[in-house]
Amino acid sequence: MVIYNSLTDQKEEFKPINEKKVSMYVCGPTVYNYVHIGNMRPVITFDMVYKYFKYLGYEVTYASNFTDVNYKITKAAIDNNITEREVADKYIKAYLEDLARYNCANIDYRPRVIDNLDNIFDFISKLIEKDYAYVVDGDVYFRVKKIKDYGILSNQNILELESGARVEVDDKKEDALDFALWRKSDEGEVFKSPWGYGIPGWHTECVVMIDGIFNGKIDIHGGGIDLKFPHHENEIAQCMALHNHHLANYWMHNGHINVDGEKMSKSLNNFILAKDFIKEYSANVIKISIFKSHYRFPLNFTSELLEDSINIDNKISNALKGANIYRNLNGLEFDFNIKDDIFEKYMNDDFNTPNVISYLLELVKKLNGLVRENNKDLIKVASSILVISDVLGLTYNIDKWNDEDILLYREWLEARENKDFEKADLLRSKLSNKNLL
RNA sequence: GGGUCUAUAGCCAAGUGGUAAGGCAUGGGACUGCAACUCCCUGAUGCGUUGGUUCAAAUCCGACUAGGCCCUCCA
Repeated sequence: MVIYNSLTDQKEEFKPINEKKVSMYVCGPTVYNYVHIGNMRPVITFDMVYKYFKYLGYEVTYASNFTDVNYKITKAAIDNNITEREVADKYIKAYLEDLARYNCANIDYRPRVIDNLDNIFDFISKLIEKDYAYVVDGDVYFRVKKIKDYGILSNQNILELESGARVEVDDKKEDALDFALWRKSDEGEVFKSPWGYGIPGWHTECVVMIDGIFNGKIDIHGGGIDLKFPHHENEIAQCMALHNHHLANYWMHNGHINVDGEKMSKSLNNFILAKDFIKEYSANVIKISIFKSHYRFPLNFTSELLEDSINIDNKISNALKGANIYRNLNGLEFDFNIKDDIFEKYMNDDFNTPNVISYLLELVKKLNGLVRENNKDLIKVASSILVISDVLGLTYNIDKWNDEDILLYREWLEARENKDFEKADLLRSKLSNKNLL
């Protein structure tokens, strides 16, 4: 399969570090607020990536951090007169609930900064020892210019960056490009480090987590396109400095969700919280909306898109209901281990989910035809739809009926045949209430 | 100013050199005890504009135009 690698800006054949194994890391949320559906795009996208590798038979290890030490959290704590820990715990809990509601809970490691402070100190100390970092008045900065490939990910030229850099007054840094690994602070909760009290820099935590969980190198590093520079660039730089090799072989960046042509963001106040969205719509609807566009490109979020996705979801759901009735009435089972070559062809091309959605609808049409004909081949087609839906994280009701359900259904058919419509309507509403139709 | 991505019907969108997938919406039919579901038919002589390469270009190259994102916390 090929993956578009942001590092080289081209599609590359995927070759894992260890055969049949995939290690992936995705930058997680800063837990100072509830997440909105724009924040859900990477969550949903990489959940799909995870599930597809599983489908292909890989053993996947997926890690995603919580940034639970940050000035935004300090601010939220002060504003609400609670501790930083309380702020972080509250929003981590809410986030995990969102993940569960959106059926995206397949993350193997969810490290928190607060639990990794010693590792962060060690990491920074090593960078200082190797002369890639320096201490100034309680702050620690990274010497960007010592990394000769700096800018490799985002194609930034160091000289251009310098000319475009803001002139920072009263700057303690040796160079405007240098970034903080540790910052002195006395506001809110601070931590005692070898360099005094303060809080860790954001760019360091992800590298430290990857170091701890994956021994310093992973197959895939993911995140939003806005993280490419400087966050991911800085991660690469620190890894280079310490290990003299790249952090990740493949970098995957998802595009943003836009509203009226502008990105959905907290500062623009045009966001819909994930927990609110799911009250009105479903996880299926947002996932279909997201998968209708390729993950790398921007996605314009409109009511039309939602309507479209609701229709698609209903079509799939209705077709599967028909298949499920046939399966229950005939005592058959779906095959959840079925493989689908066309699905794989699309997915193997950098996770081309728009094509998968189209293909899914073709299968739905085919399935509807087979259901109408009572053709037993429908089991195979329905199985494909179910397996594909599962990789995309879409869930459909295909409950196994008990004898009572089957009897009820047969009675309904019989009543209709006997033109006893009063009885038929009664039975239909019973079946409907049990969500069997 | 620098970097980067995008531009296909009313809307979403596929397409990676061989003559424009799929879906939604619209309109017209079929099926049906009533519903729901479902099915069939209905659209681009053209893929931002403009040069070029080629027997052949939405697809490759150049220029231009418009927009998004990054360069500052950001998924």
